Amino acid sequence: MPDNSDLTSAPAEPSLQEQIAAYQREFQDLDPQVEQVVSALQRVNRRMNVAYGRQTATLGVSNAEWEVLKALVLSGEPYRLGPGDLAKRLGLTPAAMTHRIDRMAGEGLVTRERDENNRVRVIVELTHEGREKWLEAMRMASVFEEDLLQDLSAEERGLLGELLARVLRRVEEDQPDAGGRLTDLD
Amino acid sequence: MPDNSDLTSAPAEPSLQEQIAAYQREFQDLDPQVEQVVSALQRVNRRMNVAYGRQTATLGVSNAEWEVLKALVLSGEPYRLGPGDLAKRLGLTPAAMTHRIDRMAGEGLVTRERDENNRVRVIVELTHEGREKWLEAMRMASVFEEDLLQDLSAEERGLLGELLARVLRRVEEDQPDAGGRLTDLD
DNA sequence: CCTGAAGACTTCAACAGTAAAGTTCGAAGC
DNA sequence: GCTTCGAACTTTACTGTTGAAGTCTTCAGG
Repeated sequence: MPDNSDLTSAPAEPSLQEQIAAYQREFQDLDPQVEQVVSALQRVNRRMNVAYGRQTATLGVSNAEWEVLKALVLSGEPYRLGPGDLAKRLGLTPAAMTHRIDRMAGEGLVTRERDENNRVRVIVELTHEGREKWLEAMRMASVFEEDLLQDLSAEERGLLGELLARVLRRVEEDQPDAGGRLTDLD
Repeated sequence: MPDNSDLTSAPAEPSLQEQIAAYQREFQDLDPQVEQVVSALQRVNRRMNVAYGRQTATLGVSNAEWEVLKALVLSGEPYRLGPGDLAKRLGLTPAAMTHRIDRMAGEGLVTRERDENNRVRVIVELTHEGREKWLEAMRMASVFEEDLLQDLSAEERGLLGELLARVLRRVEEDQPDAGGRLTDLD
């Protein structure tokens, strides 16, 4: 008669409040206000990434590919960047960019050609199809993002954006080098 | 005479304001307030992950391993969870957990044993060394987190935490299943 | 010119993650 | 009590990323 009454019982994800309480229990020197900001930030970001992944998947574009499209579009006309730049902006190694561009060029989302003025350089350029894919993804993302903030008034949204921008300014001037790999993390 | 005056000139990372302006330029149907919240959130989160990675690396613990330690500690005494639970909490597949636990058991951070009451189950338990590593990492992380919010008053911190918690509540009840892989993304 | 140094990308080997198939044990029915 | 089903973990094959080494081009001197 298997009993396992308490060792195998509570699997579910803890709520934010439970998580903060657990931190307090296990590590006393912790400001609960700070921890609430950090934990909530991480959890919201994680949910966003999951949602983006589901949406882009319906377009036949991976999340990784969407990132490349985004960087190219945001660079503005003529939607060209080098592999090195792209790698820096996405926070991954040049080697990884080489392979990503291979795939995306094969799918017709970008083109890759050598710069004729400087044959060491390579130019990655967004195709029309790539731009269309990005626009479709953005349409879906903007709906999701609007929904995300639905419980906040316009004033609260502005306040939240301003507070986050101030935090960002702090951390960006503390360690100005954007570089640094990141693998996962919630 | 190589010229390349404008094609190879501007590589640097755009600022938050520049990024939002680029979004407006490329995609008109976008609420700049919403986009500021989303973009700032993503960028802060990314910087945090890079910072955590650097800190844990100095302890000889990878970011991925730190995540496992965190889940075990927050589960409370006796610091035991199954691979399946861990996988769910960290948002990765059971197969990945098997390998992570292999490594971490080899390093003495956790132990792995079969549950004698139900031999299908496996119990992963934090070792004393694992708990010490987590505490060291937390000491460093709490200093960083405190610094992150240094420009905000206590009142502003509370407000930020509350607004984020409300956003989190919204997204968690919208899609209640925490599951969902995530690979990278900024 | 020719050589050396530096830059930009690519290639290679090792490693971490996913998806799907495989294994083992426990529980329910006949 | 034998069989079947399902749960929990592991194994296998493959994809994607890293870090280091390699290639090719440009630039600066001798």
